[in-house]
Amino acid sequence: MLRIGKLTDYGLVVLNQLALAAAVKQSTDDISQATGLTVATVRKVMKAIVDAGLVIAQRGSKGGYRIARAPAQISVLDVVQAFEGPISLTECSADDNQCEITESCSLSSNWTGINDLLLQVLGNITLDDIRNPDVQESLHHQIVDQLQRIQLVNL
Amino acid sequence: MLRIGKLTDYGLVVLNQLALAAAVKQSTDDISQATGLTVATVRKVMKAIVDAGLVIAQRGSKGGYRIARAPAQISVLDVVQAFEGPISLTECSADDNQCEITESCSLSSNWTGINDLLLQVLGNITLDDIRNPDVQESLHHQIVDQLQRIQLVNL
DNA sequence: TTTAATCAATACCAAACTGGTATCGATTGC
DNA sequence: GCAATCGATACCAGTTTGGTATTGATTAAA
Repeated sequence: MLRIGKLTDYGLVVLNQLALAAAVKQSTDDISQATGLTVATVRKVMKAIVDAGLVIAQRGSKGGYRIARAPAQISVLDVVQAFEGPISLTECSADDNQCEITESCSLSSNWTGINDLLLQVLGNITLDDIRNPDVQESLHHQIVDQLQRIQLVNL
Repeated sequence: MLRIGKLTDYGLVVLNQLALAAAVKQSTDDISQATGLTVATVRKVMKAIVDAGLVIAQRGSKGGYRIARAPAQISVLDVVQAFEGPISLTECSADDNQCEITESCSLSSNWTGINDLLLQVLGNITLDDIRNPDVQESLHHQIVDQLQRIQLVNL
């Protein structure tokens, strides 16, 4: 249904939690308690965002996690890609392009364009935007402004 | 991975085929041969777009399908929704909102905003835009123009 | 150096979804 | 009545997803 997975959503929740105390390290247990997610689920979430470089982990006693960059430097696209891999609305626009009906399907390039547009939108919304409720009003304007500046090559 | 199902893609291909000869009725076999899709798959595709009112079916001998509106009156959003139901990126933004961690998850409204933006984008790209390769150049401008006029309530 | 705390890697499972196909019934024109 | 055509449904295998558990590696500190 054109939806993103729950884990991606959890990822955003966790990053939000880490951003609340960017300086201190928070353990899996800390995050679990703060967010209401189970420990096991938190572990799974952490793997994705650590691998993506959005969070820095320290092992061992007194270890924990801390956010790798300022929330304004982390886009929703970063988070989505951390969990769902490279975004491609259709297989046509995926890297390993293998459409069997390509002759009759000259529409793939257009999907690619829509895909690019979506990337631009998600890439221009930062974790900071999404965290702060006060920013919601101006966020709309930000997005529209950004879109004006977009240079879509293949649309 | 935030992707649209193959059936949705097929739907666009089939609608394109129907638009090529908007006046004449085309049977399942006709469409199958023209698109390269199997008859069984075409049947499944037709059900969705007929139910959505995008295509008109006539049963019985000499029956067939014809497109219900001009291609310029059919948006990509229409097609996507015909196959994937109402679009909601997260369960938070779905109608039956039942997020278990709502207290710690104040982000839902923002997902809703992104969701709305996506709806606007897809709703403003028509089948006509996507069919005609010559329009691709101006399509980009169209979208940006449309986005400028968007009034996003909850973003 | 031992220990306890903590992250890392992997594996597992059930449920849901997806793509693809088949079957039988209902309509309609000739 | 018959042949052509759409409609509804059901089925199945493969994949994905959400959720959980297990075992191993690392580190700080006693």
